[in-house]
Amino acid sequence: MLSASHRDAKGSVSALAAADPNPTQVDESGLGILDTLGSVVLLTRDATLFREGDAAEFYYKVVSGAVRSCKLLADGRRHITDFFLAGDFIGVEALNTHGTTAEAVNDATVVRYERGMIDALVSRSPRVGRFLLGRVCAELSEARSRMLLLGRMSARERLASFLLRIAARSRRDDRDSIALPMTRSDIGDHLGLTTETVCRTFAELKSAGLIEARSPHDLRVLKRPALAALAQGI
Amino acid sequence: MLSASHRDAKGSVSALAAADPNPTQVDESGLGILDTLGSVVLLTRDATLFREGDAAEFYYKVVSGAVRSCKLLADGRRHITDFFLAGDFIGVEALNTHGTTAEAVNDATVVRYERGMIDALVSRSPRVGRFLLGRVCAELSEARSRMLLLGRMSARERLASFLLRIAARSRRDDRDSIALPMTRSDIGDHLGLTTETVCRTFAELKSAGLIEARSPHDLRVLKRPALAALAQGI
DNA sequence: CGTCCAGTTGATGTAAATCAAACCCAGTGG
DNA sequence: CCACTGGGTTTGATTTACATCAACTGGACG
Repeated sequence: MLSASHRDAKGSVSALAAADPNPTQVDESGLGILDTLGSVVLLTRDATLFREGDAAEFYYKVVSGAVRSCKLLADGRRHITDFFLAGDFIGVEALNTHGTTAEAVNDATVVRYERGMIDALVSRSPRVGRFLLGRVCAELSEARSRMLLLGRMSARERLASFLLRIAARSRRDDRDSIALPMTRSDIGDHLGLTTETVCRTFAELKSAGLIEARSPHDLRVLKRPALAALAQGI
Repeated sequence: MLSASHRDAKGSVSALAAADPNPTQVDESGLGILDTLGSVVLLTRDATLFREGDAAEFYYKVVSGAVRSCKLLADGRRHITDFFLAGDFIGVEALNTHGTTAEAVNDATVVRYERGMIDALVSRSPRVGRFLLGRVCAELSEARSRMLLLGRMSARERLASFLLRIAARSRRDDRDSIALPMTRSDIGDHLGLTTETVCRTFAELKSAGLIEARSPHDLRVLKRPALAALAQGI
């Protein structure tokens, strides 16, 4: 079912867990135990992790690379509900089946955990349950902000929001440099725009001096306050 | 803080709970106890139940009437994240503060429950926790479908989706009759459209014979399959 | 009987979509 | 080493769905 290689490798999972960018959060939640329970999955670009409607058997956490989750319409129209970067959990919100399809944006590594084990943990520890509930609530809050964005914001505002969000999440030494692993079309499908509009809007932001681009996938924020104002629709 | 009257009235809450349209669901979840813990709040049209950023002190359940939850941009642009009808829970997803503002669409009655009590319940009973988690997950799934709608669907498709969703939720004897308590502007702010576009699109659906209207707030589905096809973007 | 507000319909404007054509690399292979 | 691909990106011309601006309707209510 998985269009990617995976192997059970407790040792290497622990190694990966040690490289987790924010281990404190995990420990706080009492999820440290997880590190001994996961198995590693290697994904190549565009590989499918799971499909909308699949039984939800696993939770996943991104170790490296990026994953997108999307929904499709019959005629191919696509919406990318979210991007997941290193450290993010995927599939926490699934009840019995997944409501979205998850695919690798680029070559990526994820760890997967048996849902059964997690659910057993939840039954015994309300603390773990609260952690999961917290995650889902945070995602819901995000989703609602994105609904406002999709329903009421201009292309410029959408792109500004997106850039700041990605910048905030992908921890880099330089706060103002932004790595964009996804394509223009992915960004468009996330923001409700076309590839062309995304390009043109990037061009506008550049010529307005708000950002600069070393390459299409490596940007820098030049005027953060102005960008933040745009992102809030001011 | 509440711009509405409320009173502690255990007796009348039980009465209201008895009138709950789907009592089985409540009992299943072990939340029957709630009926003895809530207090009734009477809301007049447009009254505010809570504001975005307010500390989340209560959960609410709609008994009669309708409530909308919305997010605002600095310049007044508004998005209505959802409508809540009789039987729906409000505020379950809040962590510490509310992420949206909740207002009455029309004169409405809601019951409110102290969050502290519910949270205590959750700590003792994983079952109640799972019920809440399930609610939030369902809302997240809804939110994602709406993101697809807002990002990728035409006005006609959005309205068709909306009508079918409302029809499915507001239980009426007649499956095909739809009560719309909210204004055209509310609908527009929910679907990312203007009042005028909502009107025009209703007119299109009418002249295509998919729906008919006794009054602006009382519609009937005439061709459900066609409407459903539209709603799925076919 | 006027006032008000939600709803509707019409005329016009515009942001973004669509259609189309380069362009720019990173591979690949002669 | 250079030509050749092919996928992603960018820029240009045109179209369009929806927004905006504006006027009119019709029921509710004092």
